[in-house]
Amino acid sequence: MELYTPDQTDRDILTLLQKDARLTYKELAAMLHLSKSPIQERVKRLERLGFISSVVALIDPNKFENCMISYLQVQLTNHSVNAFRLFQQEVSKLNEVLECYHTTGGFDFMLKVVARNMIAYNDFLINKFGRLDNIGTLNSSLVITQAKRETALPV
Amino acid sequence: MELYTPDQTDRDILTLLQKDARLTYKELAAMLHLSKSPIQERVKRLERLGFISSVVALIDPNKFENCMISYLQVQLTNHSVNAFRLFQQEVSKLNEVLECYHTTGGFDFMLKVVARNMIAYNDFLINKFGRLDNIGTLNSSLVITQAKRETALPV
DNA sequence: GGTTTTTGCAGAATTTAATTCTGTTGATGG
DNA sequence: CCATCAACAGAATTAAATTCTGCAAAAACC
Repeated sequence: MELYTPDQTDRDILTLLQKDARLTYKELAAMLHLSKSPIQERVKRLERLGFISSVVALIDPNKFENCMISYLQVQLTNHSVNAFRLFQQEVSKLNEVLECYHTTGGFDFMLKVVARNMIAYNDFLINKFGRLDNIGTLNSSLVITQAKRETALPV
Repeated sequence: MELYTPDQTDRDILTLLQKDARLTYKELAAMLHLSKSPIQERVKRLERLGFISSVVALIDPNKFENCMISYLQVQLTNHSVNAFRLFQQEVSKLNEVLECYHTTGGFDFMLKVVARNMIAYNDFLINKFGRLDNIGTLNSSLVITQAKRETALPV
């Protein structure tokens, strides 16, 4: 179904739009030495084919008090295929979980979790996450500061 | 300097724009039962004051082969203030590093790293990251699959 | 090899959204 | 009680997105 391979121009567009999605076609065209038409066609194609999954506003968490981030590493007790799938399903329903990765290493999953404060985080761990089946070892790494925030993938 | 506290309408706007930054003022206005003017004024203010830090296109990494993600936990050997600052400075210059968090827990930092493949990742670890001063213990968690990807903070 | 089709590009015309401007209301403060 | 400011609404203007037409080069076909 998916047989389109972005060329260099497409990848240049993606690189620019990852930094600033409010660049106009005119601006993109000027930067890439093309006219508006091919730029728009390429952007629309990249959207239609799912290379661009969405356009979002990034919020600065530091502007809001009551916002803490934690990376939570999780080891399951049962490692069957079904157990893995069920865990991912259930954890995806939790609003506090921003990201969920199945990883190699000492733990099975790495979760990015957001909470208002430590009390809310504790409540999440005990009363929401803790109620899931199949949870073994946990390891929380609370974010103190963030030195870099880069959404752009090198495409 | 920063004495503005977003009200509920502002936070509603942020919630919506975090999901889809291409909503027009007209659409936002309809959703929030206002006219275009106050919506635009609020959005512009949220941008000006830094609550909205940027608007970006999100790319689906799965559409590209040759893209692996790793979470790299780092323990420093020297924990002085200057050593911390220097590490964050230097690591922020590395293109492979998407995010860098100073965290609590067994390690000092958690880095999100992107590479084309295992060879490139190894090259990054040995020849780029490994050349930094003050590196103690390392622990790589390679991302196998991603179950959830949520950019929106609950504001 | 010549013809047709497709693809990428350019530019103009149209539609739509963003921006700017003007005015109103209601709350705040001297 | 009047002046000031903030939030809102709506109209006018400007700018961008979209759509349409056409051209030229590459690819596919006979």
